[in-house]
Amino acid sequence: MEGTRWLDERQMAAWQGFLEATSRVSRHVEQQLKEDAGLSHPQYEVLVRLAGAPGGELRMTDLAEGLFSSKSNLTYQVGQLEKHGLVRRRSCPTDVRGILAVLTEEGRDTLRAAAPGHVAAVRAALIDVLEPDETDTIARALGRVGARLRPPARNTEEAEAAETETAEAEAQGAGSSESGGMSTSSS
Amino acid sequence: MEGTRWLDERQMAAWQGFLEATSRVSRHVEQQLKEDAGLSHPQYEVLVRLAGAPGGELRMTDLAEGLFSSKSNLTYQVGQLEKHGLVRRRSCPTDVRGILAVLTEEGRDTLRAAAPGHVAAVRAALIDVLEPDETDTIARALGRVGARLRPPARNTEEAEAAETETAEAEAQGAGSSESGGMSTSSS
DNA sequence: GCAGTACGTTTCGAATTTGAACAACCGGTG
DNA sequence: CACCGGTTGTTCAAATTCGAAACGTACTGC
Repeated sequence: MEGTRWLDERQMAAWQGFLEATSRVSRHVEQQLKEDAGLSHPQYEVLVRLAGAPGGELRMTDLAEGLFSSKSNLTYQVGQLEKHGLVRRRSCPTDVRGILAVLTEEGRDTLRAAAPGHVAAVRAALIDVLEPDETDTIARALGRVGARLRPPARNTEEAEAAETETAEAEAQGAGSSESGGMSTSSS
Repeated sequence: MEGTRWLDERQMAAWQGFLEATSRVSRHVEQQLKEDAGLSHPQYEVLVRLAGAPGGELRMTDLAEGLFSSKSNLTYQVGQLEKHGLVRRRSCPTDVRGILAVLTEEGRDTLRAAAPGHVAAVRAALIDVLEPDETDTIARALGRVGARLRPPARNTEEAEAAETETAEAEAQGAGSSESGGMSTSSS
């Protein structure tokens, strides 16, 4: 079949730009985090999510959701964090199978110390390079792209209502306004 | 120092969207490629670059440039490709130190066979989800982001002229219009 | 020519990532 | 109570990744 719809020049540029930006930004951020705080990016994300959870603890499964890696990887990451004393494991009281990952004091401190440098790196690599309207477009467009590839997600009630417009991309960044969430709270 | 400039809501959404899109798109494309053609994405990129080069051969170093991975990784990837007979190594006639990676006939066939599915995956995951103006914005903005983080690049003469505006992002996508470059040439 | 430095590529060891297989456990059914 | 499908978290081996060190070779000045 000759019917393949190839990419035109603009689409090609978008794909290439996406690929390169992806690779370089990720590397930049990861490196800063490693050098400055001894954390990998996945590990940092785990800390952020724990810090944003009530009591600083979360079940492995809940932690895995929205954390873009496999289950076994999460086990590994939490294991590493535990080895460094930033996280502790506790069995879940209501479900013997469940394990709660708990943020330790040291973990909270580490996150607090790491956050400013991380935000600076994110700004330097991405945010401060974008014009305000570009920022909005990227948030909207890439939010849609990500949401569309999200695993089917067991229907938590009427999940049909909100389609692909916006709305969904927001449940993502919310909930972390304390230590490492990098939200607005400067002066 | 209290002076950390945190991210406001829109910037946060952009960063989160970027992260999620990055992760999911990359996984989607990689999986399609692996299942459909038995190639990893880096390997596919190597093939594309070789196919776009005169004679289907390129020096390792030239191959490494713009291929967003470390040198040692490139050695590994080419090694894998060679093991499968898609690429052959040949020592460079003008510089004994240099090694040329040469695309074999089988490699060319494999690429030709893999390209349509790959383009389809890229479309499904990213391109077809974007409005035309979003596509342009992303190409421009992310192109700038990527270019800015590009390693200093040894000054190839007057490399000062073109700053960070546009211009640079274009030398990236060009040069691959044959087999797997997915450029416009349908009917 | 000959030291000294820069370049091109690979090798090495360690860290990370993944998918598949596993063991224990929930909830509901008969 | 024993069974069954689905969940939860871990373990295992294999593949991939990286950075640093190792090598052999090219250029440079003397």
